[in-house]
Amino acid sequence: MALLTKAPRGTQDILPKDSGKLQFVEGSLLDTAKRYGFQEIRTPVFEHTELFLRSVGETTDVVQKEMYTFQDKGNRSITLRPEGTAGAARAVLEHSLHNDALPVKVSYLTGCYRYEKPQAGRLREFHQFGIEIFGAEKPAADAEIICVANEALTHLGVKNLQLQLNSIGCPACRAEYHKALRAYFEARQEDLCDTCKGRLERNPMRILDCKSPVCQDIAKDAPNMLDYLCDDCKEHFEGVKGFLDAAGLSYVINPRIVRGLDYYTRTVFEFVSQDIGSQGTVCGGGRYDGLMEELGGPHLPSLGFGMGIERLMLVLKNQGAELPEDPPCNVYIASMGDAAAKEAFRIAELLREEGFSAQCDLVGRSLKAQMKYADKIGAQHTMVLGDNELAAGKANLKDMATGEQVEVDLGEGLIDVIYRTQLEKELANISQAGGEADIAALLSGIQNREE
RNA sequence: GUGGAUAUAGCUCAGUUGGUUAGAGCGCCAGAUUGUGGCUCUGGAGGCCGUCGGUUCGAAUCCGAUUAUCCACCCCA
Repeated sequence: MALLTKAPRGTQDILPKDSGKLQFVEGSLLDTAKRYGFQEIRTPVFEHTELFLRSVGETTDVVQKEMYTFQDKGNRSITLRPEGTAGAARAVLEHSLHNDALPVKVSYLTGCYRYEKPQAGRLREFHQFGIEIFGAEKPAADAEIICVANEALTHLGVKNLQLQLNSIGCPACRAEYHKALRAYFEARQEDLCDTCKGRLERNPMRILDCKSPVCQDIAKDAPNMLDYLCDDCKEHFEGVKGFLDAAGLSYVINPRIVRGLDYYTRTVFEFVSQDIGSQGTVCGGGRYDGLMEELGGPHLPSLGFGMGIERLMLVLKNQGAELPEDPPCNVYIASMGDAAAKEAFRIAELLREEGFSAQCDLVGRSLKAQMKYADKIGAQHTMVLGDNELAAGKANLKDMATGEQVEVDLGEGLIDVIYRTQLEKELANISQAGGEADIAALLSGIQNREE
């Protein structure tokens, strides 16, 4: 294994055997967002560094120690995006999308980059699915964001997720809270762990989140943010809960969730899994009412979430979720001899034009080896072409699962026979899975095809 | 950035107190009357034993460093 080099630390290759599942998941996520009225936005992988300094916050860990920042040849400071919200917000402002009908609802699916030490569910290049609503102040928007995340996850069959909800208030009431919190912890400063001693000055709310048993014990009786919310924030939070109740979503109020990105205000939430190790947050998000102004835009209360694709795939895998496999080869056409090889090539092309996946021999294998290969790639049907078939103009179409063969004409009618057998197979599969809606979809697809 | 574990074939792993050409299963390729896959049998390809250095007559094995992976802290998705 004297390879020149390997994939950089904290990155992953998606291999062909897995890409089908990933495509299915990604398609499902974007489709769910679409049903809620979100349209995809694509923004650059890299941005001017100041965008993230301003939005994510200069004192956050993400900015201070995790960004991929470099000078480009024009001496600009460039950063690979560590998260999705900032770029989307910048693009909305730059193109004045907020001058159209509000709210602006966008979705995205992109790679994000953070220089972290990799572990289970944490990579240096990872992918986020996210949605944002720009220009919506009411609690219904918070609830809708949470519902999109919930629906996206349940639609994929993810189980055992807990929705944790909190409000971290507006800058005004949070300042009050910080004061109270600092006073509480300062009285017990001696007993705190070393990292928390540092947090006391920078961000005392983080102490609430500390895993150290001593700090947890001290934090148990610390003041609660929810008791310090101003009247507006309190009313807003009650409103959000009211909408979630109306939608029948269950949630746990967790006053300890404190997001590590500075732009959050009021509602924050996480969907947490117990099934993927210590990095259990599959989806996290909240409201950021001050961000658009911070970026030089108008006052535009907004909110959104990010969902880690790799973590999501990990949950699905660990829960043994069944995702649709890659569509296998519909027909493999084996051949013997040069003339038959050309005929197989011709028929394969014909089938592909008709929308089937078809393959034929490319490496000059024996018939037996071609059959073996067809089996291995999961071909549903095979045809064997030799001198006899060419002479007769007919060949057998073999069903690889049952071994049954039907004679087909190599000229007229070939496509029809293959189409019919293929259709029967799909119908059988679907009725086994009990998907009646899918049968309806398939039947309507047939009608379109026939027209 | 801190800590723990690990590193032998494409994959999962053996490898004795240091001793000659480094093994298995699976996978891959080919064959078992020159026209048909799955089962079985036979053969074959494929390893600088993560990398570099040290100890030794001799290192996959012992020591050191380094890199990578996994797990946890931190942080986050």
